[in-house]
Amino acid sequence: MPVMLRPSQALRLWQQVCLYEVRAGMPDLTERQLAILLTIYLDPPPHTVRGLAEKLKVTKPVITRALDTMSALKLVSRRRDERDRRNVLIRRTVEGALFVERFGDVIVEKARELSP
Amino acid sequence: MPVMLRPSQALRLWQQVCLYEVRAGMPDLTERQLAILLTIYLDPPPHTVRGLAEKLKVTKPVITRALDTMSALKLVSRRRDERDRRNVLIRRTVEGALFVERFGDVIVEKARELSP
DNA sequence: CGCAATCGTTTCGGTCCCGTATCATTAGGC
DNA sequence: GCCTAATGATACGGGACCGAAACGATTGCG
Repeated sequence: MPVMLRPSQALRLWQQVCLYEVRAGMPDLTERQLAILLTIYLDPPPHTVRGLAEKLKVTKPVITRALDTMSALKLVSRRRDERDRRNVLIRRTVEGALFVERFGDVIVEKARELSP
Repeated sequence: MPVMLRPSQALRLWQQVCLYEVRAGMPDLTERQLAILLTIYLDPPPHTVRGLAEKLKVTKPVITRALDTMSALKLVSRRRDERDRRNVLIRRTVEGALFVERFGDVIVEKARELSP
């Protein structure tokens, strides 16, 4: 069952969610960072720098820098793959899970408030 | 008629939209910039730096800088208010309108593709 | 063993953004 | 005319990010 949404509703939803996040003083993530974060939390592991770079069609340094920032925010963590020590496995954190869960609730709430 | 959405659907929608934008090489806007852009295009004018700063609960330089960047991207334009020359009126552009319209269509499309 | 391939990170010069404080310009009360 | 208030922009030091290139570490093939 697809979610039916008119363009005006879609834009209003996006605005209300962004406004809420900004006003709440949440980290000012870029679209790239958000794409990475949500992919880590929604798609099945394992996640690697290379895999994310391919999925987003960006270069590896873009992923590395985004992970640097989000690691400082405790939203994700990195760990060497002991089976192939060239790899770095990107893992979820408790704080990141809470952030994503809360973010989903905000979207749901703002969608519920939409006028027809 | 509110839009019903489960948290998992909401997060998946956000991910798919962000992924699409990143992959398409669209400007990597931050949440703040997106909140400003959508407010300019969805809320009734006039829009001023001070008004946006209050609406977003951020400082004026934050708005000025975001407008600098989005002006360079041709997404918005600035013009002195001739009736009160202290004010700067932030206005829409053709490119910005196309960007917002396209963005709305992307959200609608990704919502339609959502699994139940 | 040696060597090429792969992985993630780092470097480089340059741009953008941050928060705080200050600025120039304009308006309006007196 | 003067002085205060208001507006948006700017200066500052610091941090994050960009793309392109080079880097060290690790693997696995010949």
